[in-house]
Amino acid sequence: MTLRLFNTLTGQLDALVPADGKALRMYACGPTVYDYGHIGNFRTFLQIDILRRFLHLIGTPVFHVMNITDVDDKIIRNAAQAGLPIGEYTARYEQAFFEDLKALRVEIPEQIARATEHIPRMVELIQKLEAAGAAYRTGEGSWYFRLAAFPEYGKLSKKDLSGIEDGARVDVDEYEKDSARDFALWKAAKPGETSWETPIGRGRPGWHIECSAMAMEYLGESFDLHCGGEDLMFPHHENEIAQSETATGKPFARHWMHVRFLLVDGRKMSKSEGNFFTLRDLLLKGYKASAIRLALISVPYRHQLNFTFEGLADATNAIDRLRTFHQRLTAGAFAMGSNQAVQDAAKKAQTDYRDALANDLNTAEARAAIFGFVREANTIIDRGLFHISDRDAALAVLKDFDAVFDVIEDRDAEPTRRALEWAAQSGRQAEVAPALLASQSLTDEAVAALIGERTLAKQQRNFARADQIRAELAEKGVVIEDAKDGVRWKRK
RNA sequence: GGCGCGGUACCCAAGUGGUAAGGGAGAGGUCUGCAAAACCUUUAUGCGCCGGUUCGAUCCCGGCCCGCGCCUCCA
Repeated sequence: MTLRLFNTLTGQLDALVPADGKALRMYACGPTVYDYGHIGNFRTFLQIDILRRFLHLIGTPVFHVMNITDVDDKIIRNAAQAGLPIGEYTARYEQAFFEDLKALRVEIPEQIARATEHIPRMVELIQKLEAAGAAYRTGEGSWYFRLAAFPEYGKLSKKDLSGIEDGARVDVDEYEKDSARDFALWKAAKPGETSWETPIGRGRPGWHIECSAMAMEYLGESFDLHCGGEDLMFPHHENEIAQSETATGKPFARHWMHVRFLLVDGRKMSKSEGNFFTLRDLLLKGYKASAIRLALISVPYRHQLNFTFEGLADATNAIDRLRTFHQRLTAGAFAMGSNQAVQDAAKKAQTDYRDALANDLNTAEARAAIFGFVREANTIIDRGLFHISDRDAALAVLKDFDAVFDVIEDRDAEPTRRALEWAAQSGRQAEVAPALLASQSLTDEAVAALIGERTLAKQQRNFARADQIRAELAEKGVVIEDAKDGVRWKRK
């Protein structure tokens, strides 16, 4: 099975297969670590996670490189405001970023590449460009890429810049450039700013050069796939292509994937709109990490996702449905044998599921295949026609689902606990939802004890007491269900 | 202005030239001490509007309306 993925470069679905026949070599633009990640950032990283997990599901090994931009204008500005060296400043947010990825169950790429650790490679690349006549140095020591040196410029974003006159619609830069569209490769040192002494002068890298240098360092001059948010298509990726292909004379990435931005309540998320949320904001409101994950991956990556709290609640309930089904499978006692109807339905669900994902990562359709199976299986269980071997088949379906979606296995307690710890450390207790605090007040052991007491009360037909305990638990966010095979409970 | 995307039931959201997946929510029912869960029934003769092509269009073409994104180192 091969994944057919939309390729921005060709404008069509192309088969995504490793050029070397072994591992798929991919580069993903990572975060600029100057603040906590927001849900928009994570939608992109989650969709890339879906991609790599699906590749693994169909047996394609992946070598995935992600950069960390740990030096740029915003970082320099914010670190100065915080009175910290940029290394200390970025380390804090880089750590937070990885904690957040872990909470969202995003797999960590095989290779993490920090810009500040690859300065020599960037310098070499700039020197190469200079030798090719595509880079020039300005009076105060900055370096620019000469756009005129790359006639194919615009091929990714389908922009025709030939008609754009210098100076029109382009910010006035503090540095003099030959042409307004020429972009910075290297920025001359300014007093008080972090800089590196190098053969091309003292300064710091421009933004685009780090990705070219690091992608080539770990993946070679040509590689399979480059991904990022849609905003990066232009100018970032366009510039990467220009400088990389000019330097090597070879195609850079063969395949480009861009994840669309999400909207919040129908508008672009922004701090000034008041609809800006970090992952931590949501965890402190009491939403589970798994629900956030599901909400952010259920709409296919090429479609705008409108993020709402209602959607988050929907996702929470959808996960409950899957988890209840899973519990039902594992806890239930089934007779020996198998039911052909279940076996067939399971096979079909798995096929439909994989086909949907293979078709440009259609997560919505893939999800539907799984949920459709869940209902079929539940119906058969209700009729008492579900057998031991059917359980294996059903669990295999859920396993495939979780190999990519990863929301059924409940590992939500840890991210929530960490978020609460973080809130306490950073003085944000006021942001913690009261219901979340209440639900934290009962340990698993305390819940078990109360459930034991309730079971006893029920046996004595003391339903008043039993209901009282149930209400007490409900207040603390614990929901119980009396099933045939025992009491199930979960935290809301 | 240039480039691009989208408008499908109460909400979210797939999809196909042949008659509308899935999730959530609501209502009724089965089951249950009661709940919950699960299941069943139910909620678009209809897929923004108007034309056209076609035996037939939500899906193709044209126009219009509305929303959104990029064109500013914001994922």
